[in-house]
Amino acid sequence: MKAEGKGDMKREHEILIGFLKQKGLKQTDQREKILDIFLSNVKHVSADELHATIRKSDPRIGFSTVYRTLKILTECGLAREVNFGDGRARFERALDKGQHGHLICTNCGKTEEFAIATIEKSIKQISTNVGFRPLGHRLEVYGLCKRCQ
Amino acid sequence: MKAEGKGDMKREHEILIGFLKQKGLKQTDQREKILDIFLSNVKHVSADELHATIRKSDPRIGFSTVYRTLKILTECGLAREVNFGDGRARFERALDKGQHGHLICTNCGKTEEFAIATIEKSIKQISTNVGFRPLGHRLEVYGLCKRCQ
DNA sequence: CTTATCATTGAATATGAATGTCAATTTCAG
DNA sequence: CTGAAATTGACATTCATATTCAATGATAAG
Repeated sequence: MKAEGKGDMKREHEILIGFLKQKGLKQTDQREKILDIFLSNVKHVSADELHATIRKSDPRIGFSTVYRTLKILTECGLAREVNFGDGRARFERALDKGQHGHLICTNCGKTEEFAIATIEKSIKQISTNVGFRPLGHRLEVYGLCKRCQ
Repeated sequence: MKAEGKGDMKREHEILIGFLKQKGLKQTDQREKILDIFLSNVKHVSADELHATIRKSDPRIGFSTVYRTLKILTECGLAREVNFGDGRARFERALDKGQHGHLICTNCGKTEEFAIATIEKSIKQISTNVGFRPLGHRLEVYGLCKRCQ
């Protein structure tokens, strides 16, 4: 389970700490640990799944804390919420990850990411045309992956 | 509350009836009535909201029936499920409506639609490149509408 | 260091949408 | 008509999400 960019994880921690300070919130071991494990996870995790993983290294961390911390991470731009139509929120790393869409196989559930530089441009243009200021977007494509066709 | 395309609503009914027959399901007054009211509704409705509206003209129709019928309408291509991040599924008319994205104001909740012909083209191309067969997609842009900026 | 203050934690509980159950009813083919 | 099979609607269940609260922990001021 190799973590991508693990050598640079300090930066994420600084962002979290800065955010907490700025908001008058407190820096706790739990929050740091949750961020660590979230970052070392490659897949899109739900709060539940992340909690299960964290339990293995520290069984004393409760679900609520994981749940609440994921919200904080989303607020400070370290995580991004995505939705694959399976009825639960999933979170993916947001920092240093270009905007992208998801290809979701409705048969086997496999997901794949794809870059959307051009699409993003269109979105900006269209939005500006109608006076809307876009702050984020979600593009999910449902269909059949190569194997399931 | 003017319904768009009300004069042509027979076509939708034929589609529903055809679908039911083909699947060995039965044609009922409730299903027809739910389709009628769904079509005459301009906004994106949740199952709950649609049920509330229907109750006014026929209080004997239950929530379960509305809920299940919305699923049927989605299956036969008359409705499309959309998600505005408010934690409940919403449904919009699908027939005779080109694919489009949604601009969702995160402040006031107002939603606006926009055409995505170009974006759709990109999606098809990208998908084909990786061997994925796209069957549908959802594009939601979050931001601030003109008034909320 | 000590203390006072206020946020955090985690277990339990509440909420609310989505879905399942089932007896009574309705549809529809024969 | 009649019987088999689907539908209905009230209710119950499930499940993710959100909240509550007493105990604990973090932080700033003295």
